[in-house]
Amino acid sequence: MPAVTDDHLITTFGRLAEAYSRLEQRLGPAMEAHTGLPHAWFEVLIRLARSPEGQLTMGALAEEIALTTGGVTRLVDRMQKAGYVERRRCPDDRRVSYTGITDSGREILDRTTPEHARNLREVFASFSERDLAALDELLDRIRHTAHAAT
Amino acid sequence: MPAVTDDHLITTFGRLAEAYSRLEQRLGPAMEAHTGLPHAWFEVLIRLARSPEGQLTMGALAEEIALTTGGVTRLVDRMQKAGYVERRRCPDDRRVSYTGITDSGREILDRTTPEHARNLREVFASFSERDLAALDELLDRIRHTAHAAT
DNA sequence: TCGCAACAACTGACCAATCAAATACTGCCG
DNA sequence: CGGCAGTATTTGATTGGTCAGTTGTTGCGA
Repeated sequence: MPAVTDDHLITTFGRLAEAYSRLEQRLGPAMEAHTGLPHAWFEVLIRLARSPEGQLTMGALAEEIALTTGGVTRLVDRMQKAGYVERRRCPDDRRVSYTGITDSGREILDRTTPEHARNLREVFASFSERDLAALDELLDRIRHTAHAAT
Repeated sequence: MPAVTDDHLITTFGRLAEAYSRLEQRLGPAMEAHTGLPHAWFEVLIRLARSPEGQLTMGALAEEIALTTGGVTRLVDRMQKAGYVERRRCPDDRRVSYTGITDSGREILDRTTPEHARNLREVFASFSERDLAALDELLDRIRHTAHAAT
């Protein structure tokens, strides 16, 4: 007679939360100790670096890192003060503001990435290529089905 | 010539973060709308309900839900004020304080769980039993390897 | 072309977490 | 036995986020 609290998916969700925050707890401090870059900032920089022109609108950035636009405004403020990003105006639409990565941003990103990748490889050492591919695929499906919000 | 920013695991980590926060964004508000229970409270209650005597020490609870003990103290304060949990003293060690689920806590948990499970099933509708088993196994491995902190 | 609804970014008020230090207690070692 | 290092929890100060509402801009429909 399983209690209602035994639903398997609830546990799966709990596992997802735990896997994520343990990873964050393990890798975040390491990154910050290494180059002084908070992990959240790294996530912003890598997304900017991967975008055309090295820039993204505030809204798009908010979408990518799963923050509200208000949160992104403040995050970008701080990173701008540190010199890693700059705001660029959009010539076509004066409402939108781009956040672009600066040279200094690319520089610290390049300096941080190898160590971060090394740490990740250490955590995922026991995972085969097949495991990783399966994980990517499953996470991607969650990402998409969960995103189709009302 | 892949840039250093192309490391695959970095993307996987990003996917994990995104999958988690999208799920949270999708399910959290739904739960709160349904019974007024914030998702974080639900996570506390379900863990207490699953523990022997329906209780856990502050430290153990912090460990389970990946918060600092300071954070847990305040979270439990709020939940206690709402009547869902109570503090119980430990007879053997006066430093430790148990958080125990109350009848009111069990009641709202039971009232919240079916809807939450239903929503989860909706998100995971396209996942086969095999998919879910694989996901569980992979997440569990991350959870464990990431946990072995220095 | 004017008016207005929709939209992007930003801001003030607030909230919940963190960090570090304090408090309270335990149990071991000399 | 007495002191002290270690442990569990709480607390004060701070940070980084959300929410709701504002500002400035766009583009569409009458």
